[in-house]
Amino acid sequence: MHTGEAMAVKGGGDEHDRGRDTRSRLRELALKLFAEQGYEKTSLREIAERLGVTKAALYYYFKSKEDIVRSLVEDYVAELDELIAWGKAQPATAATRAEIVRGYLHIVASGTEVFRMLHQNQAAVASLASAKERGELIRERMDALTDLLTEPAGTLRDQVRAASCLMSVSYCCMRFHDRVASAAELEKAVLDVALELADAAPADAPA
Amino acid sequence: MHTGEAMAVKGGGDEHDRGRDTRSRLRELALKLFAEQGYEKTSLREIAERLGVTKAALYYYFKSKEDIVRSLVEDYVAELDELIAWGKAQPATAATRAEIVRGYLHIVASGTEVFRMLHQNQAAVASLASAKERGELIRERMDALTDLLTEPAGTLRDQVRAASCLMSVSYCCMRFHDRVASAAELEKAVLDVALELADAAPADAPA
DNA sequence: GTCTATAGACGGATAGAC
DNA sequence: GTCTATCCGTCTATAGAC
Repeated sequence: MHTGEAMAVKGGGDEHDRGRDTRSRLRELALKLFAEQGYEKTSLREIAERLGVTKAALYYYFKSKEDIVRSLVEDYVAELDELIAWGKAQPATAATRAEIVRGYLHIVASGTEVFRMLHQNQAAVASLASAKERGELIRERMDALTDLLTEPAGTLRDQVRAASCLMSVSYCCMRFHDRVASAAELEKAVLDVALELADAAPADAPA
Repeated sequence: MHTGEAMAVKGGGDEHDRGRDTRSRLRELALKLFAEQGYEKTSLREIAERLGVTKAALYYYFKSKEDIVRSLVEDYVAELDELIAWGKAQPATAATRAEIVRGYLHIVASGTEVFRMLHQNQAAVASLASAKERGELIRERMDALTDLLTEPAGTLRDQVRAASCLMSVSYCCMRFHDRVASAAELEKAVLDVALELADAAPADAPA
């Protein structure tokens, strides 16, 4: 599914498995710490220590701290871009919108930990050079997807529904990820709610 | 509405107004920078410079950088706690849930910039000492409110709806705050969508 | 209330040996 | 591939004069 950089994040595993190659362990641990403690609070010294190597060793694999994040995120950004490109080429029907929601859910669900990191470090990640070059990574993509979920002549309420729909997907995937028995069950519940929001029922304001 | 610490964040105003007292200007500028650039990326040096004073002067007003955040946030946390306490004392009816959503919207809308800061710096703020003492500030409150919006025997789908409802309110208030003509119009649209999610229509899954 | 000066720690990053 | 050693910048915070 991914091009090779990304891998599943092992659940309970810690950093004492010297067996695997350093690069994988480094990526895995960095992702975990960035998501848990924050990007700026996590120093390369801490990563190196817990990995059982020195800081200098990290620079053999990544040219900078920021480069680690880039490596963690790039595949998912590419998937979002694919989805957006596909959506733009489709007719703006309810069926297309549903398919976009499903696609977005699929992407988020396959990279929960990465999206958790992005969500918890928005300010820090946004001010990364690679983020600025490539268009703020997340924000622009969310805007594009929101547009695709909104009818051309959409009202503010429709835009709110569309934005809520996407936010609901990413937020709930992260929030309930560790509180639920089966991932499939969660995805189904999230999809249900998101599709409701995306379908934008004509005009029956209940308030 | 607030106890005196909080004040409205002036819109376009910058930092060149030496007229007002330093403490207010400090709080205002810090909030702006924390929200825009992130808590960790914003140094006291930068705040002091743009304020036209020295770093040392800041320590006359706040005993630490973290203390500035505490001062910015505490009133809103108190309001959330009030809402939660009120909700727990009410019968678990649909009317109560609607009132909780309205209350939450009101709190968020009255402190958009503060919530934007919290949202953009979740990892950084969560690892603050004051956050750990007082129970992670936001996360626990969101959990409590989600519970109040969910029937005791709620399904996962109901929990997802409740979580989406709250997230939708805070996220959309922030996201559309500067893209909309009137704040009242935005609040109405957000409330519409949120109430739909909170009412948790019985069982008509559209998928 | 605000300043100058500085302590003291920690951060990312690099050079060069092995 | 990994290490030792080190550079240099920045940060929070404090002491003490005015």
